[in-house]
Amino acid sequence: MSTRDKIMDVALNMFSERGYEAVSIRDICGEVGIKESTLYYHFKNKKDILDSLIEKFRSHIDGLLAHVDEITDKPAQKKGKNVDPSVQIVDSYMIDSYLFDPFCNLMLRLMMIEQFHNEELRELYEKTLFTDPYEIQMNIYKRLASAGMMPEEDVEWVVKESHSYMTMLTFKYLLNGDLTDKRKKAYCKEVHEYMTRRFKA
Amino acid sequence: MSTRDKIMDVALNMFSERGYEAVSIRDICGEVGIKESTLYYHFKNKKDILDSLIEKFRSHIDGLLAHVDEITDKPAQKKGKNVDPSVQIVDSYMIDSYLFDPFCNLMLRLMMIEQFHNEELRELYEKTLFTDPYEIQMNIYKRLASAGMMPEEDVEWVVKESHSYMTMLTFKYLLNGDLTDKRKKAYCKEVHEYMTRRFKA
DNA sequence: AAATCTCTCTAACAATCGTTAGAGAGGTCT
DNA sequence: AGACCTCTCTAACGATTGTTAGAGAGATTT
Repeated sequence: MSTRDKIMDVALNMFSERGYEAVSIRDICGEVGIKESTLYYHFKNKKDILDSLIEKFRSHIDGLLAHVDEITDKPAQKKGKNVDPSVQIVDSYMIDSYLFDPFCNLMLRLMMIEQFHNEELRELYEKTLFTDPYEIQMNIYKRLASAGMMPEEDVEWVVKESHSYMTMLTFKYLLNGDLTDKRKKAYCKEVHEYMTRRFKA
Repeated sequence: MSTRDKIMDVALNMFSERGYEAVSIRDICGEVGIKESTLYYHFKNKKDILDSLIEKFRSHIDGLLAHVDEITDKPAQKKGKNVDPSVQIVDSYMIDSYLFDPFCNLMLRLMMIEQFHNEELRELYEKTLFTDPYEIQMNIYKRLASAGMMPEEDVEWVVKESHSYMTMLTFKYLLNGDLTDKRKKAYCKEVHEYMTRRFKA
């Protein structure tokens, strides 16, 4: 890993735990194992580290959304009595590549901390935790309705319900304390319970 | 308001927006209009301000919970076709005296920020945003089931659903950006929509 | 009147903050 | 060989950090 990447990695870990302002350049350099002036060769100032992290996150998210769009653009198909598998594909993909992904998870924590006094991060926070997931779920369930798997008028209500459930679980298990295997398992267990309960009715 | 109270008020406003470490003693003193040494007459150090805020919040919460227990200790009664009004009483009381209360709301924001590197605040955060509200809702719906207003086996599922909905709305509208009247209204509107949809079925 | 208590001030302390100038080592080009 | 580029270092800058000693003003108690 390049020095620049090491700096970003260490900085994100510290920023997401203690907040941007509370972490000093010397804290980061000490952990990376370089002198302060070396850091200033790679970044023009402290803010530049934060901006680079945000930029990296934005392009990461753009990639995820493009991939999800690819799946949900085709109309849903009925396979026997079962729901189209793309629902599960999207869900498990979003969990692996987004909520459980170490980089994304730490970025979400950073946004949670900084959103109260950084308007740019507030908008990104609202988009990635509330707006985008809601839209993704909306697209999925609209496809199911178009394929005749559920009544059109149920879509909004079902989406609001499942979206709120997922969001609550995210805050409770994935954005609370360290992201341990125990918390990941508890999250998966509750998601699974919710899914089986919802799709049996 | 006493100097001590003014310090705590200003400190909470700053801590909840920028985080504990990012706020300096001089920031607080400048806003209150005192010299740094005066602050140290009222608090033994910076940490003591935070501890005092936590202590104040704990006793505030204890008062709220005691009041809610008083209401939900008596068994629910059927008034014609309507649900026992204590459900609405508890809900609107919790909104006014907790989620919309300026002190509590700022404390929730502070806990959101500090939970990642302060174990005491992490536990308080989990308790006040997840554990306690879940238990309160559980008590309410168990009473309704005992009074024959809904099947016993539906209770857990209904509580999980409504609790997750309320929690998501809290994060989306009340712990996101400034607590403006606009956001409060949006919150109330969605709560009302959820309630009417739930209780019509 | 003297002593004590309550509260705020001036002034300073060592430590840490973000940032910079400039030197040097190692590799690649002309 | 000399010039240049990439990367890291030493050493320091002024500003800000949390905290403290000690004086003084005003009210209350002895």
